[in-house]
Order: sequence, then C-alpha cells, then structure tokens
Amino acid sequence: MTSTLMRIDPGRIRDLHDTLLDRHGPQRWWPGHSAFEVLAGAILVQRTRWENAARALEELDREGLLLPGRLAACPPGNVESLIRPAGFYRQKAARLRAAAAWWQGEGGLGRMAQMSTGDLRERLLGLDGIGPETADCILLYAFDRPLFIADAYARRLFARLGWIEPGGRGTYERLARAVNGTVHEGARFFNELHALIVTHGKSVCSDTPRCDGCPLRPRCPAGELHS
DNA sequence: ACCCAGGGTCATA
DNA sequence: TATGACCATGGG
Repeated sequence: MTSTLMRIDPGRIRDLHDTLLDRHGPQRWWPGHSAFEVLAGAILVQRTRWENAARALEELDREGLLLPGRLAACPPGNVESLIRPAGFYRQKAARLRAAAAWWQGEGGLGRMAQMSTGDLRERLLGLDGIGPETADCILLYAFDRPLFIADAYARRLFARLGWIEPGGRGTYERLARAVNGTVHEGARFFNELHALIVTHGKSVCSDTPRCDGCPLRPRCPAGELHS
C-alpha cells in the first residue's frame, strides 16, 4: 500500500465550501426542474458548455419531450435535430431515448426514490453514456443523494491546494470515495459545493496543475483558498 | 485557424 | 491500467 497524498478531511471541505460561497455566492444549480430533466441535462452537458446544453433542453421542452414517455417514443431523427446545439447530437439523442425508456421501465421517480443510492448508481452506470460523474450528478441533483462530484474542476483545485497528487490514478472514483468516506454532509451541501467548485474553476485560469507561467493569469486565485 | 467545453466508449498495447 | 481516437456544435 503506497502512501499516496490524500489530505481530505471534513474541516477542509467545509472551509472550502464556505470560502467559495463567500466569494461566488449561492449557485443554485438545477432549481425548479423535474428529476428527469436533470438526467437529460446531465447527458447533454457532457463535454459541452451549459449554455448549449440549455438550448437543447429548451428545444426538447418546446416539443414536450422532457417527459420519459414522450422522449422514448420520439423518432431518433427528431431528437437529433432538436439537441444539435449541445454537440455529439447523434450519440446523445440515442442515449437520451434509451435513458427515457429505462426510466419508464424502472417505474418512474416514485419507484426509484425508494432505492438505495448504491443500487440506483449501479443501474445508472449500466446505461449507455452514463459514467461515474454523470451518474453521481444525477444522483445528487435529481435524487438528492449526498455525493461528492470529483470532476476535473474538483481534482484540479484539490491538486492546487496540495490535497491530492496532480494527475493521480483512478482519478474520479478515487477522490470521490475519499471524500464520500470521510465527509458526512447532506445533499444540500454537496449540491452547492460542486456548483461552487465548477464556478470557481471557470473564474480562474485553466492551466493545470499549477499556475506558474500561466499565459492567462500568472497567479491563480485558487492559491488564496489556503487562508 | 486554432482551442476548449460541467464525459463516455471503444480499440489498442 | 493507461493512453488515443472518436463523438460535433458553438464561442473565444
């Protein structure tokens, strides 16, 4: 067992949350939307700016397709043309339709709300186009399950803070397990934390893992989070 | 004409 | 296990 750097503890995570909240304010991601729309958005936003995914969602909503039954029954070509602004539209259209059919097969929101987080996560991972990060986003934002989203922004920030090794192995699952295993907060906390980390990540330079010599911002504000 | 964005899958070695 | 190719549009 190699001693890999992993300085994760509840105090640090809460401090990070408070610091980012103070700096950026409440983010309120995915408020007032249906659980299924959250799932659709989670697929559409993959490797895509949220603004473009949101356009696709609006198009789908305009056609009344943000309902599992309607979406599953919609011809693939129609879905493709509607979500084009989100990119990867052929893949995403197929995945959306498959997810919609799956949603119905699971018996809807009421049925899935009864399932354990682990069970639900396994089923989500069984779907085409839903990996660890997308599954956790759906679990957190659609099903209110308390999970840390160890996405690229979180890993980059943690690396800059010296909490993890830059470019470590088992990137997503490794950090996710480390945080979920030691930080016991509610879904509300993780919801805001993830949104804050992403917002913060976009507000600073994207040079990774450190900012020395960054052409955009020589001194990345992320370093200030120590204090 | 580049580069990248709130990933995931599949083929290689 | 770990890279690389691929998916595709929109904005800088």
